[in-house]
Amino acid sequence: MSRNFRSPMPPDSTTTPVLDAFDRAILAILQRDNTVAQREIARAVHLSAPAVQRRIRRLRDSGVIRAEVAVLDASRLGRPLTLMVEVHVHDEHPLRTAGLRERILAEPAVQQCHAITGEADYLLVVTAATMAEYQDITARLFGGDDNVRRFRTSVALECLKAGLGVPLA
Amino acid sequence: MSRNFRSPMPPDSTTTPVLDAFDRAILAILQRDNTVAQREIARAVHLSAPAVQRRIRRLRDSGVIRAEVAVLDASRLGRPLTLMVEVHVHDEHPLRTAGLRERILAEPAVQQCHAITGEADYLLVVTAATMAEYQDITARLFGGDDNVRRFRTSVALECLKAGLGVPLA
DNA sequence: AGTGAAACACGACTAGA
DNA sequence: TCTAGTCGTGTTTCACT
Repeated sequence: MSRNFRSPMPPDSTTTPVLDAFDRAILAILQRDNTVAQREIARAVHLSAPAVQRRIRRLRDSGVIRAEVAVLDASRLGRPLTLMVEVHVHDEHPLRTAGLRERILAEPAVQQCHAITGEADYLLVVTAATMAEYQDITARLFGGDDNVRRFRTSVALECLKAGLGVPLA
Repeated sequence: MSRNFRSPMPPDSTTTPVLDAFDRAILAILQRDNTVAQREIARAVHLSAPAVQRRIRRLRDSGVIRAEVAVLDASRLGRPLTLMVEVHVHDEHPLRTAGLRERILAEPAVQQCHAITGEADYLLVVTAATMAEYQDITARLFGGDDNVRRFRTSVALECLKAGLGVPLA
């Protein structure tokens, strides 16, 4: 056959599996509640249970489903504080930020971290039990790093919404 | 001493259930991966399977476990953009912000929203397929609201970390 | 806490598009 | 050839003692 070097498969790196309406319907259910039985999902999306199982498996293996987790109430676990931290660095070069990024990844109190455009370079979401603990965390993260120019903290007064759900129109 | 009008019961409103080390160990597992079988959890925390089951149920019912969900890869689902939005309002009074809050809650593209201290009043995390769609979203959220003074958008260049995990030291 | 019964998930197989 | 459906088995979970 005629294809001797590469496939015509286009869009992205890890082989695009093409999600159809069934997959999306399944994902919509699972990202809301992943405890619902496959049989029930099957009835909801009009498919047989094993078919649903196969699709879920595929979605897991292909990485569309990144994790299946329980979401806990931080304040009920002694961590009532959520802090938003804008970090400014002197030099955004990967080699100069490697240490910072490593510490951020290693710090469990950091829930989220994005490199962003605009004034600040990074935005973190941090949970803490007390302000004193938050100071310890920032000391660990930014303390001895002379590439960190400054960081600005906002305290979350109220959480209106907190999730990772993706719209699946 | 001398405070004779309230009970010594401290932390919060909905009856503090006191989580022991077993509960925390179970939660630590579930917030990492809630597909592990109860039997395996039982072995890991040195408890019987029915005991684990009972504890999980309690944690669910009491709201410590707020949700059990699949986390999806937004970029694999056609939403490669994450935006951070700082919203400034004229008046923070609940009555003046009620509409805004309602629209935020109703908008699936808004993953997270916190009321915060500092310069801005709200910080949102929004996902979008394209910048054009993001503009539509902001139009819906802020468009006709004369209490919204301004909003400042940062585009997420890279996601180093994204989760809702709570440290359970 | 341990045992039982029911439900569920998972694998091999068959059939159809 | 790939994908859905049916059946059978093992495991998990839930209710009961």
